[in-house]
Amino acid sequence: MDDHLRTGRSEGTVGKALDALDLVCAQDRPVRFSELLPLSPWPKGTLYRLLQTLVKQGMLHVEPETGSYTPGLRLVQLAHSAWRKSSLAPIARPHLDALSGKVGETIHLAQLDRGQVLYVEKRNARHPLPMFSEAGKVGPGYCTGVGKAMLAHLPDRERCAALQLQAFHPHTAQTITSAEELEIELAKVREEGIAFDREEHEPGIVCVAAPILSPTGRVLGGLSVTTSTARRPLEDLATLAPLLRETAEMIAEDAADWQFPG
Amino acid sequence: MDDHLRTGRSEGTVGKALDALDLVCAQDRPVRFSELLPLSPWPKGTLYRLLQTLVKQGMLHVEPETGSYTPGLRLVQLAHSAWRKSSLAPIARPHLDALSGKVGETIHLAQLDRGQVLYVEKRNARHPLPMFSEAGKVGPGYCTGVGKAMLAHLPDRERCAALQLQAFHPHTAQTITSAEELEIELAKVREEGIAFDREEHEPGIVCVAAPILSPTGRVLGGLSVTTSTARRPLEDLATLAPLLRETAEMIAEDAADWQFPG
DNA sequence: AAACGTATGTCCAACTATTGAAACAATAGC
DNA sequence: GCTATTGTTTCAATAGTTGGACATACGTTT
Repeated sequence: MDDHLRTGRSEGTVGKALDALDLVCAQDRPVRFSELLPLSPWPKGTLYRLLQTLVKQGMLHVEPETGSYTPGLRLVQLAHSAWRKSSLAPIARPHLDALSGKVGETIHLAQLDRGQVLYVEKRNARHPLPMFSEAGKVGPGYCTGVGKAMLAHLPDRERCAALQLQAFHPHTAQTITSAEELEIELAKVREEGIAFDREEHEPGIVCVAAPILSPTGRVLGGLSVTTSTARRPLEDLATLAPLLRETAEMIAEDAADWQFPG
Repeated sequence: MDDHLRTGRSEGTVGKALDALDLVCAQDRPVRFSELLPLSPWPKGTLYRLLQTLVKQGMLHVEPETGSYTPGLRLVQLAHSAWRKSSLAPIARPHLDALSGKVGETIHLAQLDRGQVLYVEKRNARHPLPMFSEAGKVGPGYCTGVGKAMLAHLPDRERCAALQLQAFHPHTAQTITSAEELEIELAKVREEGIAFDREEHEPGIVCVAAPILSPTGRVLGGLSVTTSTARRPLEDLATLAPLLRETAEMIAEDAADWQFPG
């Protein structure tokens, strides 16, 4: 849970303002100034001004009656643009639907953000109408299927940098807890072209994951099918590997076409 | 088209950085530094540093091979949070589906952002699977149905401020082109509880719109049904008013429950 | 009703980051 | 190989930021 803390003190005013924005957005309800203050690393005056700036800029909104802060509409506007242009979600949607229909298990589409896994799209096992709002969570890279699938295919320099950012917290007995061990695992993942989460993040939860690679070999994202050992043993899940790889490739192709429509 | 220009020069570094972010996001493809420079009000060095800061912060991303800028994943992450918590879209979804089924015309859900209309959700007349990505556009407030519906119910002070921000560009012969005329129109809208767009924005396009008001009377958003005069005369569309108002009320109720789930 | 506490907003001199013209480096084009 | 274009760095002048201390608003207690 405490895996994906932000880098700490950001340099410059812009960095601070964005951290303050993160702080407000990380809360899952409107928050008052006094609630934010102890959560922030800044003195009162500074936080006050930061929030005021963000409000003036439309990135935050204050409920007039309660004085609580929520994300602003300018952010919502940027949201659409960012989601449409920088996430694989809109491209992958039809492929996820198809895959979902075939496997009937929970599916995740993720992208790598500074060593962490950002889930950009999800299909639940049951519900046929999954929504944007279900995605958006961030998870650890070192102990999830998609995380390992993506990390494995990063160029050496970037992979090294990404491994530095891992928390290596032992969530379960299976969790990989050092960069060295992880490198060995990643080599295997690279070789097989598929990654497994063998209850490394949550007990009883397993998954198969494939990387989504651009034609030039760049990591675009990751795709995974998750289930519980109670429902399906890992060996069974492993049989989905070819289908997963195939879907990942189709998404990659569509992504390549997509980049320059003009 | 040139209706919704941002305020111009924003004060402070944060303001500039956010404007730069807007600038990149406004482009509908990855953009190079040299393309952005003429679009920005800043000298080369400044823009360069702003972009670099945003990249370092994860709000922007540079394609390694082309050096083009796109929205970054940190923004995508904030996006989810903002969309889920500050837009009516997730709450309104089921109601829009229901309304869409009943009327079979294009439906818009919008919110007011500094006098402008931000479309946060949309249902097309034909396609049964409308997506998040179709929303996110910004339109003028003074000559759209949702715009007038929302403006009409703003408290005096805010309404005045909002009217100052209107461009009053005469898109068609029907467009209202002054704050005075608009105030008269808004009074009528307030009285009737419904607003019409009588080809004020685009020739041949008409719509009925209802405001979405909180229990305390605050403007939360607007809801509209749009069609073309070729398909349906305005009088016919007007018969949908009760249904629209009803849907708007249901959304408002759900929104009220939503605010504090804890 | 006055005194208190808490939450929020404001001020300003010391301090730092930001600015942008101009010089420099790296590419792409010819 | 030379020139034009695009991208990157530098540095003194400038402008914005900092945060402790002070002020105000509001609800609560004595």
